[in-house]
Amino acid sequence: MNIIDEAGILAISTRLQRLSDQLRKDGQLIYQACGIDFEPKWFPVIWTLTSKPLLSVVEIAEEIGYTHPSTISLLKELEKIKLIRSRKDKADERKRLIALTPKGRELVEKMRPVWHVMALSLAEITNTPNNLLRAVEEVEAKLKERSFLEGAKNIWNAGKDGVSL
Amino acid sequence: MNIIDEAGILAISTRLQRLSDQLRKDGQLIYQACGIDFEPKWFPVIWTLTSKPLLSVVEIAEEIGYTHPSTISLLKELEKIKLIRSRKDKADERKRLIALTPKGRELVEKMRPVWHVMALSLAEITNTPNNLLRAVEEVEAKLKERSFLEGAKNIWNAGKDGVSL
DNA sequence: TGAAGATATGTAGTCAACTACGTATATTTG
DNA sequence: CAAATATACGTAGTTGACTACATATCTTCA
Repeated sequence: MNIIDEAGILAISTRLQRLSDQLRKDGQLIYQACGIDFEPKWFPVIWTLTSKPLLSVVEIAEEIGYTHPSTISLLKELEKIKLIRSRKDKADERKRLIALTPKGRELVEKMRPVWHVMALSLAEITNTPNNLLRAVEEVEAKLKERSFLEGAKNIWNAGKDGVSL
Repeated sequence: MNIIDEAGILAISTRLQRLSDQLRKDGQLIYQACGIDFEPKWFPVIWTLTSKPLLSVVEIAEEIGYTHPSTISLLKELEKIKLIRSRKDKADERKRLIALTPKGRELVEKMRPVWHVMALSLAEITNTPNNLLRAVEEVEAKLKERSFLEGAKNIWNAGKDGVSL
């Protein structure tokens, strides 16, 4: 690995974030251009509720891979604009069950063609020798086995016997 | 593209961000474990100043690909802990020239072996059929040619003649 | 059966980037 | 050469995620 590659890989976190941001912002503009009042950050919640129509807060958080406080704040926004509704679970009063409203379901149908176009455009953009979506999936899978931290510790300890981290 | 793939690619921004965050946090832990008082977000600035020792604020921002306000706040932190210093450019009084302090240069030397281990670990993690760093580079290059927004507009207009976005 | 622990939700505050805007200095041009 | 424009830097406020902590309800088991 040369010095340039080293800088590249060490700054990978930064670059992932910038790329994410760039895509999210353009997503926002696309919704706007289509006259749709929707934000990219709402997509995971709405998409999840489309296939699983009645879920608790924590269940949604797990599905979309966010923490529950983040999820709560998304749900608040979505409830405010009446795309979702919620009610107490009578079987377990700790739970709040979330579902799309009719307005929410209508908007989903309106957005489907836009999502399709977005997906096509993203597929075209990420259709390169190394596929970004696959790469992310592969790295996520590897990190599940062993974190960056653990990997670094192993390498360190292999190199410097006796000086354990 | 099936419905699962569509969700995956539409949520790519979200996933990039989470992955970025995960790596950054582990990076932080690695510095800590090595007893080094350094944060991953400072890396691009410090790395840049290592190869280009005297730069203005905006020059650094351009090098690291951040906005200048973001860069200023990084520089403030770095100046506070005396890893960098700054002085007015006498030739152009609008500019503030930034350089590493001796303490900064010392820390860089101390960090080099840690960076090397991190780079090895990251290289191992991203060594999958689709290489993440390459994928990011390829997508960045494609976006430079044509943004996500432009691509989506083209696809939309190709499909719905006359209903231009 | 009641105390301890687990689970579900909520609130407050943090963080690391951003945009929008303002001021100071330099450069260009009519 | 003065006015307009461009450039450099700075501040204020926003955003979208997070962690830490608090409360309410449920479950388990001694």
